[in-house]
Amino acid sequence: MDCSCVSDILLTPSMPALWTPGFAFPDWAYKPESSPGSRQIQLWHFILELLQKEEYHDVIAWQGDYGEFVIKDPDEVARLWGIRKCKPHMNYDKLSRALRYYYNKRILHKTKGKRFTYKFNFSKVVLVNYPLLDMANSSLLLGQNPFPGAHSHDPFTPEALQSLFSPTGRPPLLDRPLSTPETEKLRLEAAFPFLGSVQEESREAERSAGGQTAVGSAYTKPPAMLPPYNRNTPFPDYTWGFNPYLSSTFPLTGSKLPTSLYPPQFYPSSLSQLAPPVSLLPGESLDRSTSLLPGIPQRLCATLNSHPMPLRVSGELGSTGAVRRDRVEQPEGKPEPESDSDLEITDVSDCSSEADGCGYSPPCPGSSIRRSRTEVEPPKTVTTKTSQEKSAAPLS
DNA sequence: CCCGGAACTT
DNA sequence: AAGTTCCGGG
Repeated sequence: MDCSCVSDILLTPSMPALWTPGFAFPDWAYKPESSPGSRQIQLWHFILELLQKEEYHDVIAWQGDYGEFVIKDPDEVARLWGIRKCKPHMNYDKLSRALRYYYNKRILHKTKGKRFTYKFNFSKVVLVNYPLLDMANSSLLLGQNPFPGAHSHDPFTPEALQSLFSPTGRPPLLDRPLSTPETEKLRLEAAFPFLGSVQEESREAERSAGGQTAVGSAYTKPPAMLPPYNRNTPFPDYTWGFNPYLSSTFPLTGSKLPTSLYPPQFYPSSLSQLAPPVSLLPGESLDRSTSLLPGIPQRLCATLNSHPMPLRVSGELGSTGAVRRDRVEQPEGKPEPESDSDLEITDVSDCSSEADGCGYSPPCPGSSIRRSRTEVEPPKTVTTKTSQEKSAAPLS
Protein backbone atom coordinates (compact mmCIF):
# COMPACT_ATOMS: atom_id res chain seq x y z
CA MET A 1 0.00 0.00 0.00
CA ASP A 2 2.21 2.67 1.17
CA CYS A 3 4.76 2.03 -1.35
CA SER A 4 6.79 4.96 -0.40
CA CYS A 5 9.03 4.11 -3.19
CA VAL A 6 8.67 7.41 -4.63
CA SER A 7 8.12 9.79 -2.07
CA ASP A 8 11.35 10.47 -0.72
CA ILE A 9 12.84 11.42 -3.75
CA LEU A 10 15.10 13.62 -5.00
CA LEU A 11 16.76 14.60 -2.23
CA THR A 12 20.11 14.61 -3.06
CA PRO A 13 20.76 18.11 -2.77
CA SER A 14 23.13 18.89 -5.41
CA MET A 15 22.42 18.09 -8.91
CA PRO A 16 24.38 20.44 -10.97
CA ALA A 17 24.57 18.07 -13.78
CA LEU A 18 21.01 18.75 -14.42
CA TRP A 19 21.74 22.12 -15.71
CA THR A 20 25.02 21.52 -17.12
CA PRO A 21 25.56 23.88 -19.94
CA GLY A 22 25.13 22.26 -23.22
CA PHE A 23 22.48 20.05 -21.90
CA ALA A 24 19.09 20.88 -23.02
CA PHE A 25 16.04 18.77 -23.18
CA PRO A 26 13.40 20.02 -25.50
CA ASP A 27 9.96 19.61 -24.21
CA TRP A 28 8.97 17.27 -26.84
CA ALA A 29 11.33 14.81 -25.43
CA TYR A 30 8.59 14.05 -23.05
CA LYS A 31 5.49 12.28 -23.88
CA PRO A 32 2.41 14.32 -23.58
CA GLU A 33 0.54 13.54 -20.49
CA SER A 34 -2.61 13.38 -22.41
CA SER A 35 -1.31 10.59 -24.45
CA PRO A 36 -3.27 7.50 -23.60
CA GLY A 37 -1.80 5.60 -20.81
CA SER A 38 1.44 7.34 -20.93
CA ARG A 39 1.59 8.42 -17.40
CA GLN A 40 4.19 5.85 -16.83
CA ILE A 41 7.65 6.46 -17.85
CA GLN A 42 8.73 4.87 -20.99
CA LEU A 43 11.87 2.96 -21.43
CA TRP A 44 13.40 5.13 -24.05
CA HIS A 45 12.61 8.06 -21.93
CA PHE A 46 14.26 6.44 -19.02
CA ILE A 47 17.28 5.63 -21.08
CA LEU A 48 17.52 9.22 -22.08
CA GLU A 49 17.43 10.23 -18.51
CA LEU A 50 20.26 8.00 -17.57
CA LEU A 51 22.17 9.13 -20.54
CA GLN A 52 21.80 12.62 -19.40
CA LYS A 53 23.36 12.12 -16.05
CA GLU A 54 27.01 11.89 -15.63
CA GLU A 55 26.61 9.77 -12.61
CA TYR A 56 25.70 6.99 -14.91
CA HIS A 57 28.48 7.32 -17.33
CA ASP A 58 29.85 4.07 -16.21
CA VAL A 59 26.55 2.43 -16.69
CA ILE A 60 25.35 3.87 -19.91
CA ALA A 61 26.68 6.61 -22.10
CA TRP A 62 26.62 8.21 -25.47
CA GLN A 63 29.17 6.79 -27.72
CA GLY A 64 29.85 6.62 -31.35
CA ASP A 65 27.56 8.17 -33.87
CA TYR A 66 24.85 10.60 -33.22
CA GLY A 67 22.29 9.19 -30.97
CA GLU A 68 24.29 6.11 -30.39
CA PHE A 69 24.77 4.92 -26.91
CA VAL A 70 26.26 1.95 -25.24
CA ILE A 71 25.06 0.17 -22.19
CA LYS A 72 28.21 -0.40 -20.30
CA ASP A 73 26.60 -2.20 -17.48
CA PRO A 74 23.55 -4.06 -18.68
CA ASP A 75 22.73 -5.55 -15.37
CA GLU A 76 22.85 -2.23 -13.71
CA VAL A 77 20.69 -0.52 -16.25
CA ALA A 78 18.24 -3.32 -15.95
CA ARG A 79 18.24 -3.03 -12.23
CA LEU A 80 17.64 0.66 -12.39
CA TRP A 81 14.85 0.17 -14.83
CA GLY A 82 13.41 -2.45 -12.59
CA ILE A 83 13.50 -0.06 -9.74
CA ARG A 84 11.78 2.55 -11.74
CA LYS A 85 9.06 0.21 -12.75
CA CYS A 86 9.03 -1.68 -9.55
CA LYS A 87 9.91 -4.82 -11.32
CA PRO A 88 12.41 -6.44 -9.06
CA HIS A 89 13.03 -9.25 -11.45
CA MET A 90 13.92 -7.10 -14.34
CA ASN A 91 17.07 -8.04 -16.12
CA TYR A 92 18.85 -7.12 -19.26
CA ASP A 93 17.27 -9.89 -21.16
CA LYS A 94 13.86 -8.45 -20.58
CA LEU A 95 14.91 -4.92 -20.91
CA SER A 96 16.54 -5.62 -24.18
CA ARG A 97 13.36 -7.21 -25.37
CA ALA A 98 11.61 -3.98 -24.68
CA LEU A 99 14.29 -2.15 -26.55
CA ARG A 100 13.82 -4.46 -29.45
CA TYR A 101 10.23 -3.48 -29.64
CA TYR A 102 11.45 -0.03 -30.38
CA TYR A 103 12.95 -1.18 -33.59
CA ASN A 104 9.67 -1.34 -35.33
CA LYS A 105 8.57 1.82 -33.76
CA ARG A 106 11.64 3.43 -35.11
CA ILE A 107 12.58 4.84 -31.83
CA LEU A 108 15.71 2.84 -31.64
CA HIS A 109 17.74 0.53 -33.70
CA LYS A 110 20.61 -1.68 -33.00
CA THR A 111 24.12 -0.88 -33.88
CA LYS A 112 25.15 -4.15 -35.26
CA GLY A 113 28.42 -5.49 -34.28
CA LYS A 114 28.66 -3.48 -31.15
CA ARG A 115 27.60 -5.14 -28.01
CA PHE A 116 24.99 -3.38 -25.96
CA THR A 117 24.98 -0.56 -28.39
CA TYR A 118 21.84 1.02 -29.69
CA LYS A 119 21.03 4.16 -31.47
CA PHE A 120 18.23 6.61 -31.06
CA ASN A 121 16.08 7.64 -33.88
CA PHE A 122 15.48 11.10 -32.70
CA SER A 123 13.18 12.06 -35.44
CA LYS A 124 10.86 9.41 -34.32
CA VAL A 125 11.10 10.47 -30.81
CA VAL A 126 10.09 13.88 -31.87
CA LEU A 127 7.17 12.71 -33.85
CA VAL A 128 5.87 10.57 -31.18
CA ASN A 129 6.04 13.28 -28.68
CA TYR A 130 5.29 16.29 -30.60
CA PRO A 131 3.25 15.27 -33.57
CA LEU A 132 1.64 18.59 -33.94
CA LEU A 133 4.76 20.48 -34.15
CA ASP A 134 4.82 22.05 -37.49
CA MET A 135 8.33 22.53 -38.43
CA ALA A 136 7.39 24.31 -41.54
CA ASN A 137 6.90 27.44 -39.66
CA SER A 138 10.13 27.08 -37.94
CA SER A 139 11.85 28.02 -41.07
CA LEU A 140 14.92 28.38 -39.09
CA LEU A 141 15.07 24.69 -38.75
CA LEU A 142 14.52 23.95 -42.32
CA GLY A 143 16.34 26.66 -44.03
CA GLN A 144 19.57 26.55 -42.30
CA ASN A 145 20.57 23.10 -41.76
CA PRO A 146 22.73 21.36 -44.21
CA PHE A 147 22.52 17.72 -43.52
CA PRO A 148 26.12 16.87 -43.61
CA GLY A 149 27.63 17.04 -40.21
CA ALA A 150 25.31 17.96 -37.51
CA HIS A 151 27.90 20.36 -36.40
CA SER A 152 27.91 22.53 -39.40
CA HIS A 153 24.78 24.26 -38.45
CA ASP A 154 23.19 23.53 -35.23
CA PRO A 155 19.47 23.59 -35.64
CA PHE A 156 19.03 24.12 -31.98
CA THR A 157 20.16 27.56 -31.67
CA PRO A 158 18.69 29.36 -28.76
CA GLU A 159 16.59 31.25 -31.20
CA ALA A 160 15.35 28.12 -32.77
CA LEU A 161 14.33 26.57 -29.57
CA GLN A 162 12.96 29.78 -28.48
CA SER A 163 10.57 29.83 -31.32
CA LEU A 164 9.64 26.28 -30.83
CA PHE A 165 8.97 26.61 -27.22
CA SER A 166 7.86 30.10 -27.16
CA PRO A 167 7.28 31.85 -23.93
CA THR A 168 3.63 31.65 -24.58
CA GLY A 169 3.96 28.09 -23.68
CA ARG A 170 3.11 26.58 -26.94
CA PRO A 171 5.10 26.26 -30.02
CA PRO A 172 3.84 28.18 -32.94
CA LEU A 173 1.36 26.41 -35.03
CA LEU A 174 0.73 23.91 -32.43
CA ASP A 175 -2.89 24.17 -33.08
CA ARG A 176 -2.67 24.13 -36.75
CA PRO A 177 -4.23 21.18 -38.34
CA LEU A 178 -1.79 18.45 -38.43
CA SER A 179 -0.12 17.95 -41.68
CA THR A 180 0.52 14.48 -42.77
CA PRO A 181 2.77 12.49 -40.59
CA GLU A 182 4.96 11.85 -43.51
CA THR A 183 5.45 15.46 -44.11
CA GLU A 184 6.43 16.17 -40.63
CA LYS A 185 8.61 13.25 -40.55
CA LEU A 186 10.56 14.58 -43.40
CA ARG A 187 10.77 17.93 -41.93
CA LEU A 188 11.93 16.61 -38.70
CA GLU A 189 14.50 14.54 -40.27
CA ALA A 190 15.74 17.57 -41.97
CA ALA A 191 16.04 19.17 -38.65
CA PHE A 192 17.66 16.21 -37.11
CA PRO A 193 20.15 15.09 -39.61
CA PHE A 194 22.06 13.05 -37.18
CA LEU A 195 19.22 10.81 -36.61
CA GLY A 196 19.35 7.50 -38.18
CA SER A 197 18.03 8.01 -41.58
CA VAL A 198 15.02 5.94 -41.91
CA GLN A 199 17.09 3.46 -43.69
CA GLU A 200 15.73 0.07 -43.49
CA GLU A 201 12.22 1.25 -43.82
CA SER A 202 10.06 -1.59 -44.44
CA ARG A 203 7.45 -3.84 -43.29
CA GLU A 204 5.05 -3.12 -40.63
CA ALA A 205 7.24 -0.47 -39.29
CA GLU A 206 5.49 1.82 -41.60
CA ARG A 207 2.19 0.81 -40.29
CA SER A 208 2.97 1.38 -36.71
CA ALA A 209 4.52 4.67 -37.47
CA GLY A 210 1.51 5.85 -39.29
CA GLY A 211 -1.02 4.91 -36.75
CA GLN A 212 0.66 6.18 -33.77
CA THR A 213 0.20 9.82 -34.02
CA ALA A 214 -0.40 10.76 -30.52
CA VAL A 215 -2.50 13.60 -29.52
CA GLY A 216 -0.25 16.48 -29.07
CA SER A 217 -0.82 18.58 -26.12
CA ALA A 218 0.81 21.73 -25.13
CA TYR A 219 2.10 19.94 -22.22
CA THR A 220 5.50 20.20 -20.88
CA LYS A 221 6.97 17.93 -18.42
CA PRO A 222 10.13 18.66 -16.63
CA PRO A 223 12.79 16.07 -16.74
CA ALA A 224 13.33 13.76 -13.93
CA MET A 225 15.83 14.60 -11.39
CA LEU A 226 18.25 11.86 -11.01
CA PRO A 227 19.98 12.12 -7.76
CA PRO A 228 23.57 11.26 -7.48
CA TYR A 229 23.89 7.74 -8.33
CA ASN A 230 25.75 5.23 -6.37
CA ARG A 231 25.89 1.80 -7.73
CA ASN A 232 26.63 0.43 -4.36
CA THR A 233 23.30 1.31 -3.15
CA PRO A 234 21.45 -1.91 -2.70
CA PHE A 235 18.32 -2.37 -4.57
CA PRO A 236 15.91 -2.23 -1.68
CA ASP A 237 17.20 0.90 -0.19
CA TYR A 238 17.55 2.51 -3.46
CA THR A 239 14.05 1.68 -4.21
CA TRP A 240 12.36 2.86 -1.17
CA GLY A 241 14.82 5.41 -0.25
CA PHE A 242 13.89 7.63 -3.08
CA ASN A 243 12.83 7.47 -6.57
CA PRO A 244 15.76 8.16 -8.72
CA TYR A 245 13.74 8.49 -11.78
CA LEU A 246 10.82 10.27 -10.55
CA SER A 247 10.00 12.42 -13.41
CA SER A 248 7.11 13.89 -11.71
CA THR A 249 6.40 17.49 -11.94
CA PHE A 250 8.69 20.01 -10.62
CA PRO A 251 7.34 23.41 -10.20
CA LEU A 252 10.26 24.96 -11.77
CA THR A 253 10.04 28.54 -12.37
CA GLY A 254 10.38 28.41 -16.04
CA SER A 255 8.16 25.43 -16.43
CA LYS A 256 10.39 24.35 -19.16
CA LEU A 257 13.50 22.88 -17.99
CA PRO A 258 15.80 21.79 -20.64
CA THR A 259 18.11 19.01 -20.00
CA SER A 260 20.14 17.08 -22.35
CA LEU A 261 18.68 14.94 -24.95
CA TYR A 262 21.55 14.59 -27.22
CA PRO A 263 25.12 14.04 -26.58
CA PRO A 264 26.84 17.26 -25.80
CA GLN A 265 28.89 17.06 -28.88
CA PHE A 266 25.79 17.52 -30.89
CA TYR A 267 25.58 21.00 -29.67
CA PRO A 268 28.81 22.75 -29.86
CA SER A 269 27.65 25.71 -27.97
CA SER A 270 24.39 27.13 -28.96
CA LEU A 271 22.40 25.25 -26.47
CA SER A 272 24.62 26.00 -23.66
CA GLN A 273 23.45 29.50 -23.80
CA LEU A 274 19.96 28.48 -23.42
CA ALA A 275 19.94 26.24 -20.47
CA PRO A 276 21.09 28.42 -17.67
CA PRO A 277 18.57 31.17 -18.01
CA VAL A 278 15.74 28.78 -18.06
CA SER A 279 16.36 26.91 -14.95
CA LEU A 280 17.71 29.47 -12.66
CA LEU A 281 16.19 32.35 -11.02
CA PRO A 282 18.10 35.49 -11.08
CA GLY A 283 20.36 35.51 -8.16
CA GLU A 284 20.44 31.83 -7.76
CA SER A 285 23.41 29.84 -8.55
CA LEU A 286 23.89 26.22 -9.17
CA ASP A 287 26.84 25.71 -7.01
CA ARG A 288 24.74 25.96 -3.99
CA SER A 289 24.89 22.31 -3.62
CA THR A 290 23.02 22.36 -0.44
CA SER A 291 20.17 24.37 -1.62
CA LEU A 292 17.03 22.84 -2.85
CA LEU A 293 15.99 23.15 -6.33
CA PRO A 294 14.79 26.53 -7.11
CA GLY A 295 11.09 26.64 -7.14
CA ILE A 296 10.60 23.39 -5.41
CA PRO A 297 8.47 23.60 -2.39
CA GLN A 298 10.25 22.81 0.75
CA ARG A 299 7.75 20.31 1.82
CA LEU A 300 8.89 18.27 -1.03
CA CYS A 301 12.32 17.98 0.22
CA ALA A 302 12.02 18.44 3.88
CA THR A 303 11.78 14.86 4.75
CA LEU A 304 14.31 13.95 2.29
CA ASN A 305 17.31 15.41 3.81
CA SER A 306 16.94 13.49 6.95
CA HIS A 307 17.48 10.29 5.10
CA PRO A 308 21.07 9.72 4.39
CA MET A 309 20.30 6.76 2.38
CA PRO A 310 22.02 3.85 3.98
CA LEU A 311 24.76 2.50 1.92
CA ARG A 312 24.66 -1.14 2.44
CA VAL A 313 27.23 -2.61 0.23
CA SER A 314 27.28 -6.02 1.62
CA GLY A 315 24.95 -8.57 0.12
CA GLU A 316 26.37 -8.17 -3.26
CA LEU A 317 26.60 -11.75 -4.09
CA GLY A 318 27.57 -13.25 -0.89
CA SER A 319 25.13 -15.94 -0.13
CA THR A 320 23.57 -16.26 -3.46
CA GLY A 321 25.56 -14.75 -6.13
CA ALA A 322 23.95 -16.86 -8.72
CA VAL A 323 20.48 -16.25 -7.65
CA ARG A 324 19.99 -13.09 -9.49
CA ARG A 325 21.58 -14.29 -12.60
CA ASP A 326 18.84 -16.61 -13.44
CA ARG A 327 15.53 -16.16 -12.01
CA VAL A 328 15.35 -18.90 -9.50
CA GLU A 329 11.94 -18.40 -8.32
CA GLN A 330 9.98 -21.48 -7.95
CA PRO A 331 6.69 -21.29 -9.72
CA GLU A 332 4.87 -22.24 -6.67
CA GLY A 333 7.16 -24.30 -4.61
CA LYS A 334 8.15 -22.25 -1.73
CA PRO A 335 8.28 -18.63 -1.00
CA GLU A 336 11.24 -16.64 -1.96
CA PRO A 337 14.27 -17.81 -0.21
CA GLU A 338 15.58 -15.29 2.17
CA SER A 339 18.79 -15.26 0.40
CA ASP A 340 17.14 -14.17 -2.72
CA SER A 341 14.98 -11.64 -1.17
CA ASP A 342 18.02 -10.04 0.15
CA LEU A 343 18.94 -9.04 -3.28
CA GLU A 344 15.58 -8.56 -4.65
CA ILE A 345 13.87 -6.24 -2.38
CA THR A 346 12.37 -7.28 0.76
CA ASP A 347 9.71 -4.73 0.76
CA VAL A 348 8.51 -5.47 -2.62
CA SER A 349 5.32 -6.42 -1.10
CA ASP A 350 4.20 -3.07 -2.14
CA CYS A 351 5.10 -3.77 -5.63
CA SER A 352 3.48 -7.10 -5.67
CA SER A 353 0.35 -5.41 -6.63
CA GLU A 354 2.18 -4.37 -9.65
CA ALA A 355 3.73 -1.13 -8.99
CA ASP A 356 0.52 0.33 -7.96
CA GLY A 357 1.50 3.27 -5.95
CA CYS A 358 4.97 2.50 -6.73
CA GLY A 359 5.73 4.38 -9.78
CA TYR A 360 4.14 7.57 -9.04
CA SER A 361 2.66 8.66 -5.88
CA PRO A 362 2.11 12.04 -4.55
CA PRO A 363 5.35 13.47 -3.48
CA CYS A 364 6.05 13.26 0.15
CA PRO A 365 2.71 12.45 1.64
CA GLY A 366 4.18 14.23 4.51
CA SER A 367 5.20 11.55 6.82
CA SER A 368 4.70 8.10 5.57
CA ILE A 369 8.13 7.90 4.37
CA ARG A 370 9.51 5.06 6.18
CA ARG A 371 12.22 3.81 4.09
CA SER A 372 15.28 1.94 4.85
CA ARG A 373 14.55 -1.21 6.62
CA THR A 374 17.45 -0.38 8.75
CA GLU A 375 14.91 1.75 10.32
CA VAL A 376 12.27 -0.08 12.23
CA GLU A 377 10.60 -2.32 9.81
CA PRO A 378 7.81 -3.89 11.71
CA PRO A 379 8.62 -7.48 12.41
CA LYS A 380 5.37 -8.69 11.18
CA THR A 381 6.00 -7.72 7.61
CA VAL A 382 2.71 -9.30 6.91
CA THR A 383 4.21 -12.37 5.54
CA THR A 384 4.16 -10.64 2.31
CA LYS A 385 3.55 -12.84 -0.54
CA THR A 386 6.04 -11.16 -2.62
CA SER A 387 6.93 -12.39 -5.97
CA GLN A 388 5.83 -15.77 -5.06
CA GLU A 389 2.27 -14.78 -5.23
CA LYS A 390 2.91 -12.75 -8.21
CA SER A 391 4.13 -15.59 -10.23
CA ALA A 392 1.69 -18.04 -8.91
CA ALA A 393 -1.50 -16.10 -8.80
CA PRO A 394 -1.93 -15.02 -12.37
CA LEU A 395 -1.60 -18.38 -13.87
CA SER A 396 -3.27 -20.80 -11.63
C1' DC B 1 24.54 -11.62 -27.23
C1' DC B 2 20.80 -10.72 -30.18
C1' DC B 3 16.28 -11.62 -32.32
C1' DG B 4 11.44 -11.79 -32.37
C1' DG B 5 7.06 -14.67 -31.56
C1' DA B 6 3.58 -15.51 -28.17
C1' DA B 7 0.94 -14.92 -24.11
C1' DC B 8 -0.04 -11.94 -20.51
C1' DT B 9 -0.38 -7.64 -17.61
C1' DT B 10 -1.35 -2.67 -16.75
C1' DA C 1 0.02 0.85 -26.04
C1' DA C 2 3.97 -0.48 -23.77
C1' DG C 3 6.01 -3.27 -21.81
C1' DT C 4 7.01 -8.05 -19.01
C1' DT C 5 7.93 -12.76 -18.99
C1' DC C 6 9.31 -16.97 -21.44
C1' DC C 7 11.66 -18.99 -24.71
C1' DG C 8 13.46 -21.32 -29.00
C1' DG C 9 16.72 -20.15 -32.51
C1' DG C 10 20.98 -18.13 -34.53
